[in-house]
Amino acid sequence: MRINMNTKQIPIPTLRRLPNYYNILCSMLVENQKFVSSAKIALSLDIDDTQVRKDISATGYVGKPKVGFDVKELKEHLELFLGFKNLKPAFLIGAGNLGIALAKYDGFKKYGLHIAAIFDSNPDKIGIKISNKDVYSMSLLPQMIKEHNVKMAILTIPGEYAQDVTNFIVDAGIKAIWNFAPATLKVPEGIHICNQDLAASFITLSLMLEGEINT
Amino acid sequence: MRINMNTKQIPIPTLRRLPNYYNILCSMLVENQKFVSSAKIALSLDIDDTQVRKDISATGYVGKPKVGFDVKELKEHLELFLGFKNLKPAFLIGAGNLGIALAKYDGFKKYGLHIAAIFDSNPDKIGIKISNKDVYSMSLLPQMIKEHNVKMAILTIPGEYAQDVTNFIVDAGIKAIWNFAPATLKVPEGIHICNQDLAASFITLSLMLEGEINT
DNA sequence: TAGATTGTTAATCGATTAACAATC
DNA sequence: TAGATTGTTAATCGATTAACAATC
Repeated sequence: MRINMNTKQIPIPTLRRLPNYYNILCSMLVENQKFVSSAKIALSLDIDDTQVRKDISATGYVGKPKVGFDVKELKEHLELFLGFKNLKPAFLIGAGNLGIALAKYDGFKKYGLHIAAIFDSNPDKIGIKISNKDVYSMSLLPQMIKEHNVKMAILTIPGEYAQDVTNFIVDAGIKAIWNFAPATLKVPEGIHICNQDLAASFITLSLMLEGEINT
Repeated sequence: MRINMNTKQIPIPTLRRLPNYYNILCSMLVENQKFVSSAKIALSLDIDDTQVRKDISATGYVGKPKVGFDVKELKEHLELFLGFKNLKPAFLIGAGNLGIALAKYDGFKKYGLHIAAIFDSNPDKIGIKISNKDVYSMSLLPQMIKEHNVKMAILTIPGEYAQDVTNFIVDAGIKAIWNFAPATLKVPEGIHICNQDLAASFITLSLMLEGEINT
């Protein structure tokens, strides 16, 4: 497997497409296909084939002219590149409906996510188990972050508490927040946030339906 | 309220920011603030103030030089522009954990979303009620789409069924799909899709944490 | 009036797409 | 070999940011 070491930082749009390539490669591997062209990947994702080649090239993988990309090799390369084999323990904060749904869903396991524990401030929730994970009081969070060396939090709480909880968990040592709360969080330099902005998506789709938007 | 009629289509990044402006305006209205500057909105969202002015301008609203934007007027203008007052009935397909979470969540009501009914193929689920909404058999979907004039579907089903279900509901008349399934859907021209790609978000956040990514 | 803030044009930046030589 | 496909440079496109005249 030739790898072209490339220290350039990968653009986020590229990064978000890579899991799609990975999924396609997984299906193709199951179907026992040995090689795949950028054009074929592009076709199944309805994007440009140059983009597929550029994205793959950005991960440092090198294909074979005339032949395409080795399905198994590229799949394994993307696994390494995207760090699926690194276990990423995370705390889920907020055992409401969405939190419970995410706790029960195990589809992210293959990307390395492990929800190590759940936290909530509601005494009725504390002590119960959700999908084999314990629900703890928020007050235990700082201590448990240190014990388990957890850097990531998944925030599934109402928007009105989101900033206060964020301040609390960042003080406690959390470095990355996957935010499902409808709120724009202020965090210090060096803390990473990914907003899962469901409202924006819904509104975008509504306006597309009403014809206000291209595509 | 001066409105500068503008027929240009709005860019999607702009559209996705507008709900953030709306939420800020709502808070400011509660605090009884009369006017707000683009710089102040920009500060709370950590973006550029020119962008705020450009985005607002794209909706056709006109502010007052030296004074800023009228909070109440702009909030109401955005409500109209984003169509929050138009009720958008939608069918939720897939009464799994995520589907149940979305069905129970009423935070999208203010944007006009109304989940009119839930569908599932699992006989154990059919007939139950989730948050006062009935769960129906998928076979009733085509008829009910016609009866209720529903154009939007929320897909919360496993990835492996996503394409088949999509074909089925598109045939039945669905025009817009909010897709939570981990799958890239093929649809005919004119059918709108918004992919809520949770995996891509999680992977992006993971790599940010590992320092592979800027910001 | 002077100062602050808008609205918009121009400049910059970055991502996507086109073109094409390299190559197995 | 001829043809197909890669990898990459150049061109295009679109979004963000800078600059600044208009204005209340």
